[in-house]
Amino acid sequence: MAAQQGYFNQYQHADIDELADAIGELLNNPITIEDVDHKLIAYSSHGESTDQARWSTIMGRRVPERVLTRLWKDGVFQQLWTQDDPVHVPAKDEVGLGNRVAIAIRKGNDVLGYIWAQEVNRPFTPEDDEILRQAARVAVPRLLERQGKRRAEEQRRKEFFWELLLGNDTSEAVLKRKQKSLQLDLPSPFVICIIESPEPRLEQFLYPLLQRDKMLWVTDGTQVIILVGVPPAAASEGVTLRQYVEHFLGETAGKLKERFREEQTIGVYGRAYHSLPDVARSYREALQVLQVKHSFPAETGNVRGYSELGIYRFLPQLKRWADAEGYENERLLLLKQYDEENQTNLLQTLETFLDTVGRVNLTAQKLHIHINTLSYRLRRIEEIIEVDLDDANMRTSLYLDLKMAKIGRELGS
Amino acid sequence: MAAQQGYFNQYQHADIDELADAIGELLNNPITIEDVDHKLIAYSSHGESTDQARWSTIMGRRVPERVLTRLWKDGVFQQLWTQDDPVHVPAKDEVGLGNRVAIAIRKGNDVLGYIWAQEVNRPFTPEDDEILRQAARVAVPRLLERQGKRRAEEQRRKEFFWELLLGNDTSEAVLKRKQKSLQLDLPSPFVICIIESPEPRLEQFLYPLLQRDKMLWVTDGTQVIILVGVPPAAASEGVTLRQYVEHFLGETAGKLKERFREEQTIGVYGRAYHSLPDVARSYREALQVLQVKHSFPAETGNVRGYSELGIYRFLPQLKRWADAEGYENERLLLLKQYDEENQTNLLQTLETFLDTVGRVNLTAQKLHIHINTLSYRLRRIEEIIEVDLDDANMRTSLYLDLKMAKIGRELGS
DNA sequence: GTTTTGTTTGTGAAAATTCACAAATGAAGC
DNA sequence: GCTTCATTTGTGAATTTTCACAAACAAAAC
Repeated sequence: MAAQQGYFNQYQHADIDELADAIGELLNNPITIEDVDHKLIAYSSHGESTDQARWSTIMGRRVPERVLTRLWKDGVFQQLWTQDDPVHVPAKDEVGLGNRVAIAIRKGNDVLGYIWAQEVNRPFTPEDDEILRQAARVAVPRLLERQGKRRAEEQRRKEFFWELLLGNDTSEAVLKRKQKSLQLDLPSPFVICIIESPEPRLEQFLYPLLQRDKMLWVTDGTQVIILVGVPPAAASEGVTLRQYVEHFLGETAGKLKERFREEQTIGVYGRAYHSLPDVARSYREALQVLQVKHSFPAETGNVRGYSELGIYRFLPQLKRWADAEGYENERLLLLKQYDEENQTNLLQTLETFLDTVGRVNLTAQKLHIHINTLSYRLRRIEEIIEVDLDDANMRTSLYLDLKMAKIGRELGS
Repeated sequence: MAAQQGYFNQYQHADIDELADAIGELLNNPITIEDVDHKLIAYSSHGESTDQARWSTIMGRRVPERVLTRLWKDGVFQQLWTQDDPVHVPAKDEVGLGNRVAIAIRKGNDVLGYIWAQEVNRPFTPEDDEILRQAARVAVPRLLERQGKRRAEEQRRKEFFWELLLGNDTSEAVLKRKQKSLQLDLPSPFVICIIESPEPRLEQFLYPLLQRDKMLWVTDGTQVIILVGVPPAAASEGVTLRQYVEHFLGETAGKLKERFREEQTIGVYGRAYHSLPDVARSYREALQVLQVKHSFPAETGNVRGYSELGIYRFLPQLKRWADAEGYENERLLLLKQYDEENQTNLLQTLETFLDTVGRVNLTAQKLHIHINTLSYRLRRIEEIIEVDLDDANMRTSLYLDLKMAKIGRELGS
């Protein structure tokens, strides 16, 4: 063990650039060290030929956006964040990336940065992995020191974000002052987005994505709460906030499913706002969506935004109100009773009809019955419950009472 | 004056039958005296020929139902109740009624009974009217005495009815005992019906109708509150309660309109129930209908029953919730804004479309536009507010939010 | 048993809806 | 001036809806 850890014994107190050179010499390949934001910290100076990606990184003092996007899509960062071992990345010529291996520099669960090695002068050997593991450990104090200030600031930002989310009646002026002192630019419009999952490694999994887009986010265990705006690049292409958020959530959900076979992850978001005090409002809306999706999983299956909730925005409340005054829709009771007494399906027929906004063809298909059967049933329904299905008011209230009745049934079963 | 009042000076303390004979002699025609329920009290004994109606009345000790119905329809009782002078009624052969004249016996605003005279032996003269006027005055003490007990009982019934209406948590057992002691038979099912009118003579006008059907009713000035059940005669013909109540209200509304040119009379009713404690519930429902009809006169124009309220049953409540949390439907705002910026009518188009349950033909007709124009507009609406109008949930919530927005506008203007 | 009743499915024709495509209009922007 | 764009209206064809009428069937009532 002591022998194996010996590669960098003499570099315990060395400069980070010296460490990069030392690794580079041991591997006989070019080395780059980045922090968690992919800003360049150090690089080995001996290497001759470097690929396009490395060149751009050094010149721009940061890994180019398109490279990051590609690596994110391929799940490289997910691997880096969830495993201690080096990750081997095959060449990606499209983004000018040759074969390379990377390892995360971590302290506990936090990732402080990455060490990248390129396969240029000689092929990687299994021994190189151990060298990188040791290098990552040795680099820790250097990165901690370097990032101390940055982390403290991030901490303050997160605290401020929580303050905004909980909306403690702080005046807008005070909030704006704080915002300025933290150099936090609020995208406008923005939404608050919540990703909830029982997966314990959720945060680690999302971390690189959140870091990549420099989003403001916090977590409270099962939920990751994110403030999302349209990045300038997407905005210039005319992408709306709703499209962006939907894409963002689709991306995460897809990734999560493919990695953890996790179906229980739910991404939701509130409405779009512009001002600081509305962060709390958008957050509350997102929470409400989450709650409704738990109560009506089938009905709100592909709903993620508060604006898409429709009647489910107020249905639970309305149901409580109706229950309190003992209201029951007589017509629906009558129809249910008729169904029971005559072994018919008029209630289901009505519901399907209303669900398809009165499209008889569709309704008949869904129910697997002849269209004339449907038209006969609809006539019977109108007769039995004395209702005119061509009356918008009646249709609407039947629809609502039907969906409300389902709440009771779901909770009751 | 003293001279004119002299006809019955000697009969001040006479028996009611003697009074009938005295009038009969003065007019030289047959006389019948009835109480307010049309029960026979007295009749002159000298007349020879009597018509079918009088004969039936005397034999049955009450005016036959079909005669009452006919007189009611012709507005005879309305006249009797609202004027002090005798009312001349032309012969109605269909119900066996010859020419006759009648006057109400009244004490203040209360009608105690009627005096009927038939034109048999000689034609009526103007003097006969004065004789009848005086006779009606003389008859008062006799009817008061006779009806004292009956009135007291009616008073107790009305007090009991108020108790039921206000629903003071009295147990059903106690209520049932009271009901039994008052010999009150509750129709089942029943509804509570309210007729409201600014017309001060409303009660007087309705009195004979209410009396005719022996309904339980009370009044509090502008409102007459009635407990309505289906009379046995109608029930045997298969008339439902709803049909009966609608007919009843239609009848009163029609009569009121024709007599007072009164358009502001509103008749409403709660839902149908069977048990005593539900009287209060049906009453509260009727009151709610009344309130809603004041808030949405246009939308609920031909709605009278609580079951027909549809969404308006809960729309005010929904609106209060929305206001409390500052909710506004973004899509509708967006559409309104678009309309203002481009001088279009998309909001109105959407509302008409939703009002006609998506019947494009009807919508186009209502808006006086070509059907293709409508289809273009609907496509634009879907684009602008990013909504799928084939989605029942979205349609419903747009419909509700539209109608809710109208509340604000109405109250604001 | 027969008859009645409620339900399902079929046929066919008129009316309504949906869709693509094109021409005309008028207002806004160049 | 011209062009562009949103809007309205027209034409025509495929599809859907509506409606009336009738046959088939099973369960309930006689």
